[in-house]
Amino acid sequence: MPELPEVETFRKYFEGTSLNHKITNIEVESPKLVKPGVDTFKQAVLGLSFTGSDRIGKYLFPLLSNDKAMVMHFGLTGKLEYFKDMEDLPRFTRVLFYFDNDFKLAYICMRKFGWVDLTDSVASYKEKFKIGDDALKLTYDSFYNKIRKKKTLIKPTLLDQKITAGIGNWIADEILYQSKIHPETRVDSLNESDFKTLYEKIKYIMETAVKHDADQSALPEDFMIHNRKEGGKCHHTEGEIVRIEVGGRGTYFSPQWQKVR
DNA sequence: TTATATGTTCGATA
DNA sequence: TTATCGAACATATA
Repeated sequence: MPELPEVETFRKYFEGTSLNHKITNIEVESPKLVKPGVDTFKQAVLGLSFTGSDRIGKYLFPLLSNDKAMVMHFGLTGKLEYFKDMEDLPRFTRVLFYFDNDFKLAYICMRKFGWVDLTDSVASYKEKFKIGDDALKLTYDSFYNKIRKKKTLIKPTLLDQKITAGIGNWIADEILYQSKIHPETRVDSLNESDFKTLYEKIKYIMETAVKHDADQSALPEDFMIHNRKEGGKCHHTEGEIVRIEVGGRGTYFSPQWQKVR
């Protein structure tokens, strides 16, 4: 589920539910997902409360009342749920935060590719893990300077969180479709006009998806997402959508619309 | 049973 | 040293 637009909806949900309640207990179902180790994590967080949030790309930073921050990544299948009665405990809850108002916040992750961590500050975390600029805040100069010397294929490059943070698999396909660029095009064969188009489509698609709270069905009808399956209809040509594998990820595109060059 | 899934990380290689 | 690539991770669903 979670690319930038989904994580932004998680962030708003988190802010609307989980702030300013003292954290009284933490239960961990999957210790491997708690990066600092369960004991360290509990010791650092118990008794504090969440005071706000930040987000870079797919990374959510719940801010803590000691001015440090938690880090949450949702992998492929993560989400949050705030609830009261334990009979409503969501399936696949991996970490459970108990608040002093009797409500709980569940960190849910079916496929266990997500994790939680701690950091002294959002800025130092971004620096340490070389996370790129958030796609919504990206400037053209920053994008161009990071991508210009790459020799990789464009699709894996768009997915590289060190270049732009927040683009995931379907959005990368959408960006390339709307930019009319074949996913296997080498970055060093793109020209400046292509980079400009890519940058504009990144912004446009992210802003549009966030505006609709990541609800894909609400996206404009010329978005490929609605036909993103083998044999799906291309909005611009008579051709069909085809599935190939690029950089190990399933990749959907329209060969008639996105020609190889 | 096999293929697929909206993601990152690590180790080998060039 | 640095960039790139593919495998690995865990689990459900079609």
